[in-house]
Amino acid sequence: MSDERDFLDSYDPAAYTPVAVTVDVVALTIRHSRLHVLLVERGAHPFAGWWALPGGFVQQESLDAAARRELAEETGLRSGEGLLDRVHLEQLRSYGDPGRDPRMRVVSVAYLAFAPSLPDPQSGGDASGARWVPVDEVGELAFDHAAILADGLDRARAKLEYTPLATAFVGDEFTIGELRAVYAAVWGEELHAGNFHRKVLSVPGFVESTGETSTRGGERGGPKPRLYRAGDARLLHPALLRPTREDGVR
Amino acid sequence: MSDERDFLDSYDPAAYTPVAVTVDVVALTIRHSRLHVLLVERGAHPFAGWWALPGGFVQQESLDAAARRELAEETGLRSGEGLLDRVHLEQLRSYGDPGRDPRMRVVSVAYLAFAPSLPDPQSGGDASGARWVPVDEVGELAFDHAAILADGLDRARAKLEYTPLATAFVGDEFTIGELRAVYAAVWGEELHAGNFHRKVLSVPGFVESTGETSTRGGERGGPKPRLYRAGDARLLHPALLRPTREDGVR
DNA sequence: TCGAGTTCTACTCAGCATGAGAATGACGAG
DNA sequence: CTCGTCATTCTCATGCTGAGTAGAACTCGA
Repeated sequence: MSDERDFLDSYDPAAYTPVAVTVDVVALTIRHSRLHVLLVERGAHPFAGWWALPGGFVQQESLDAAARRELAEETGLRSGEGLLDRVHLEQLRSYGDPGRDPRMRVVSVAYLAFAPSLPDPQSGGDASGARWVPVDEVGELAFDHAAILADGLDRARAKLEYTPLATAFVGDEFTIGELRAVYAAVWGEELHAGNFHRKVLSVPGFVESTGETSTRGGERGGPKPRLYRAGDARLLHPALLRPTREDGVR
Repeated sequence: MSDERDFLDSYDPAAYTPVAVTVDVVALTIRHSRLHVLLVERGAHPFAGWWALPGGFVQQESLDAAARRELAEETGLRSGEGLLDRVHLEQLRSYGDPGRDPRMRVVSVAYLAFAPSLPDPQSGGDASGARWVPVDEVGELAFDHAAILADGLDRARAKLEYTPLATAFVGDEFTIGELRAVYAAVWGEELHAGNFHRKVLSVPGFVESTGETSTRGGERGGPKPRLYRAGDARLLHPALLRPTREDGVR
């Protein structure tokens, strides 16, 4: 946009087609040590009966606000209750190929959300057919949502490397082991416990100690781990790099 | 988008407002060792006489195609001539706050372009008031374009760290010194020549030797440097990290 | 033609970060 | 009480980085 000239050019009736703008959300959480994504079942054409990412049309609000609204509607969570406010939400990218929606030209701004473990989305009224699905059990999705999900997973995996956003998947207070489980679930591989522990504590601002200790050891034994809170860093420096990422990402 | 239910919801006349979708391009290049951005002078309201990022309405084409078309129009370059095809183009992010354009609701998908040194944009017909401006001499811009430019610069600076995209700023064959000048221009600081040299040659797939040598030494002396081409890596591993980025990016 | 200043390339060396493995001790379940 | 699990700390070898140095090649102006 920007230029009135272009603005007028686009009024050429042959070139101008109505466009709709929507947001779609790739909402990720971790349940039972597995990465899950929030999906909704479509009730109407096109793709009736298919699973899709939650989303909807942008109203008179910012794009960020639209994404948060959709997330709230589909999870049944309400803002102000605390849980929804702890969800990290960031823009992923936009998708606008002609024909990606058979009804009309639709440009979708996709968002990526990291949520702590949330209840099943049954309570809310609008969240009829919403469900958390393990990402490795997601089948075909409506529209180009499979590609959007893939992009979201790529972004999520990359962001864990150089940001402290793994803390967005756990509660307010957490143990190093819980944090390591987040990395394991998102990256799909175990990390060396000792090295992870050293790294997390050595990166400035990643976590800060609460001084407290968990009231109980792990399910299967082990000492009572110490508790930490998210620190004030927004970037990890040095980054916490993925191990097996074969060097030849050519 | 995605849900017919939402689709119908949005037809609520109170909630529905027409939306326009545009692309804006943050096109960067390096001239005389300084980072430049392509700007156009607006001729009409709003912001008549202001400088702005090149951009325009999306037509019946993909978002990527729209961005490349706008770039071609404003630079006066034509596809197929070679130069335009060497430009790296990627989506930056989308901007859609209500009120960012006083005329109507406009959602803009911003793109980031890395171009080798290009001629001044005079030739093309549409590129009336287009100009390459050193990024540190850019004043106020129309709309929210200053914020878009800032985001683009952030992204560009970050991408040089972990991708070989610095090669998109130089010619097909280049010297390590030219590549180092790209980093210096984008990051705004000099790099240790010896360490840079060692690093570039040690990262697999960053550059490959042509076996040739430049026909001439530098302007101010020095031996004839060897020539290289871009390698086949898409990510640098390990990354080439910025030096002075103060550790406390909190 | 010569000398000064520049640049490319290669080395050295110390310090930091990492991967791997192991040791210690606390704790839960049966 | 015993066994297996897990948190936390260490050690050690290796790799990468920043900084400094050095030799040789080359341009330009005197």
